[in-house]
Order: sequence, then C-alpha cells, then structure tokens
Amino acid sequence: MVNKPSPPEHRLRKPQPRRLATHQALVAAARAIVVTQGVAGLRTEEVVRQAGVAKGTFFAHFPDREHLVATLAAQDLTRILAAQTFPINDLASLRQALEPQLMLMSADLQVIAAMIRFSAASDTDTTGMAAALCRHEGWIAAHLEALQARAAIRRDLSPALLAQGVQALILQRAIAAACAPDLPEDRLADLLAALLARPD
Amino acid sequence: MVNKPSPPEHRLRKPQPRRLATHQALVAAARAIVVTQGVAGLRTEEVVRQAGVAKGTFFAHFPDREHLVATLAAQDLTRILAAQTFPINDLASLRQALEPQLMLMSADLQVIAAMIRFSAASDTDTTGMAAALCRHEGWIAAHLEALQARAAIRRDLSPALLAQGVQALILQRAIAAACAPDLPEDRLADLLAALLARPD
DNA sequence: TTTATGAATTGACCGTAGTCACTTTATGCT
DNA sequence: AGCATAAAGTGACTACGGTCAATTCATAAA
Repeated sequence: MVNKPSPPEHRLRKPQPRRLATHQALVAAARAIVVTQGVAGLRTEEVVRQAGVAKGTFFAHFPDREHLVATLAAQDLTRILAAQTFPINDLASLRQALEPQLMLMSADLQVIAAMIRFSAASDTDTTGMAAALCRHEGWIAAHLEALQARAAIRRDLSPALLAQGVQALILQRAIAAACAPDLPEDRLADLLAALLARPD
Repeated sequence: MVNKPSPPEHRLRKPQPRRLATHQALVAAARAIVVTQGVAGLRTEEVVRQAGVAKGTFFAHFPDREHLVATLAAQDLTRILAAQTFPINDLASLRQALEPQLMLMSADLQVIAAMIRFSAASDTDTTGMAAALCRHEGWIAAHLEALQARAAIRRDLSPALLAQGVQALILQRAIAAACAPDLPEDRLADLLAALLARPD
C-alpha cells in the first residue's frame, strides 16, 4: 500500500471564493429581511430572490432555515459580547450587563429555539452557535472569577460551574420575556443573588 | 333596540359531545403515532387518517401542530407528577425524583420547544401546558419547603423563588440531554447543590 | 314535520421548506 | 489549447402545515 500524501480519506477542500461571496450575499439578504420583517418574516424564497441566487443554492449553504437563523443569532451574540465594556463590580452591574443578551434572545422565540438546537458542540456545525455560546459561558466565567477575586460573590464554587447556572437563569428569563413581553415580573436579579451571593 | 337575553356579546357555548369524541380520537391517534414514530414522525395527515376525520377538522381542534404536541406533553407531565411517590429526603433524592421529568423533556427537542412556547399562562391556551408547568413549579416548591423544614437545604430564601431556579436548571439539563444524548456530562446535581445547599 | 340556526366537519386549495437530477463554472493536468 | 474532474448553482418538483368557503349534522322552536 502506497502512502497517499494529500487525500488520506475524506479530502476537506477549501471553498472557492465564489462560494464565499454567495454565502455572504445570502447572509446579507437575510439580515436585511430580519431588520424589517423580523425573524418570523424570514422566507427562504425572499432571501434567494434578494441575494440573486436560486433556491437550491440556499440549501447548498444552509441545511435548513433554522441554520440560517442560528448563524445570524450567533453573529449577533458574538458582536454583543465583543462590544461589552460595561464595568462589572457587583451583582447589580452583572445583571445590567446581561441586558443586551436578553434583548437578543427574547426578540423572537425562533432565536431561542435556534440557540437551543445548536447549543451542543459538533464538528459538523457551521452556524457558529455552539462556539458563540461557549464564548458566552467563558465570558460569564471570567467575570465571575473577577468578582470572586474582589469577594463580591461566593468563592466556594468554581466560576465554570457558576457560569453554567447563570446561563440557565438567563435562558429562563429570556423565554419568559419572549413569551409574555408585557408582564415584566423579573426575578432574574433575585435568582442570580440566590446562586451567586456569598453567605454572610 | 330589544334587549337580547341570552347572548350578551360573545356567547361561550359548551362543546357538543360529538366534538369531544373527535378531540379524543385525534389525541388517541396522535399518541399511537408518537409511541411508534416519535414526535418527529407525527404528521397531521396521518393523525386525521387514523382518527377518521378530515384535515380541516384537525385545525378546528388544534390551531397548529405544536398545540397537539404541547397537549400530549402536558398530559405526560401531569401524569408523571401524579405518579411521583418517591420519598425526597435530601438533595440526592430530589435529583433522583427529577429523572422522569427529564426523560420526558429530553426525548425530543420539539417537546421542549412546545413547553417553552406555551409556558406563559394565557386564557386562550387550550394545551394545558402552562397549567402543568405551574403545577410542576408548585410541586418543586412544596418539596423544597419540606426540605427546608427538616433543614436539608438553605432556609434564607422562599421555596417559590428557589423552585424557579430549579426549573431553570432542569430545563438546561433537558436541553443538553436532548441535544447530545451520548455524552453524559451531568452537572445538574452540582448545580442544584450550588443553588440549594445551606451554607455550613 | 318543517324550518331556522349555529356547531361541526369537509376537502380542495395555498404557501413555503426542502430535494434532486441536471447544467454551468472553475481548476488542474498533459 | 483541449480535456477531465469536481465545485457551485439551478429550478421543477415533492411534502406537509395550514386556510376557508361550502356542506352536513344536531338541536330547538313553530
């Protein structure tokens, strides 16, 4: 058996620039639609029309509609985290800093559904949602660690574990806000305190 | 203008027995399909075929497919809670008692999606999901109160608030199990302890 | 029984997500 | 250049959720 140098089994070829351009055109068209019509008004046929490609091309880039939604949401989440410069000194400011993330998630139940669906990391995932959520968790953990360092929160548990709990509380709050936007009974601050406050 | 005695504005009429029978036939057919094909294999056209009614009838009983899924899941959740007789003495047994609920939710992402969508109480909701989740929260709160009474968990916060936190952790765990059933990294017990354990 | 009324049901129809056999375009080799 | 091969794109087609004007059925009053 001769050792084949380049293609061992499944050759993973880099995409051609044409494909990249098409992909960006699809994403841009989708963004434009979501801005005006919202996620609920996002139709694949309108996306391909505005992007100037055929319908089959869409599904050559996104296995289904929800992959597109997840791609957009993952970009938004990443951008929100990057733009975060608010100082976080205590639980109250932490709660404040979570607001943009909550706004993103509670804007539409379909966004939450997409986040949930692609929350598990997978090597075949192209949405970037799992990676974004992982960064999100890391972002939370880093801030919790800083808060622990200044003794603003409990120190008996790892930042990683607490970050998971915080993510769970954020998700629950986002769901409530998305389902009933009018009634604003918000226990998130209390729940964060319950999980994070140090015993006095 | 003559004062019409019976129908003031919107007459709320009780359903005829025929309608009840049709409703049950639809639910029964759906149950049979879900048992064999799973929620993902549930098609409205197959439901109406097995129930012996026309397609339009389905949507006269359920506004959309997800309402049916939610109806089934709400029944399951209620049944699970009613069948719960396991003694809960500490955090470990609490975690154990949550297992059937997790099994139900993590069986299919569509079940979780339906739970989320109908989690907010509404007077027009016919799925019973909001009511079931409310009972679920009450069930948790009652057990937490009992655990507080025997000093098995922290006592500085209300059972109601802690129950909300527990529900958030359950949801997060169910999502993880539904998305990646194979890798069993389960932090639920640790997170429950983080939220509920009393400071020693 | 006849007739009036509204609940319950019907099935042809529509919109949109998703498929796939085929065509076009780019790349590399001789 | 000419040819081979694979990537990229196409659009008619299918599957299924959901709609609605029309029809049937049940009940009660005349």
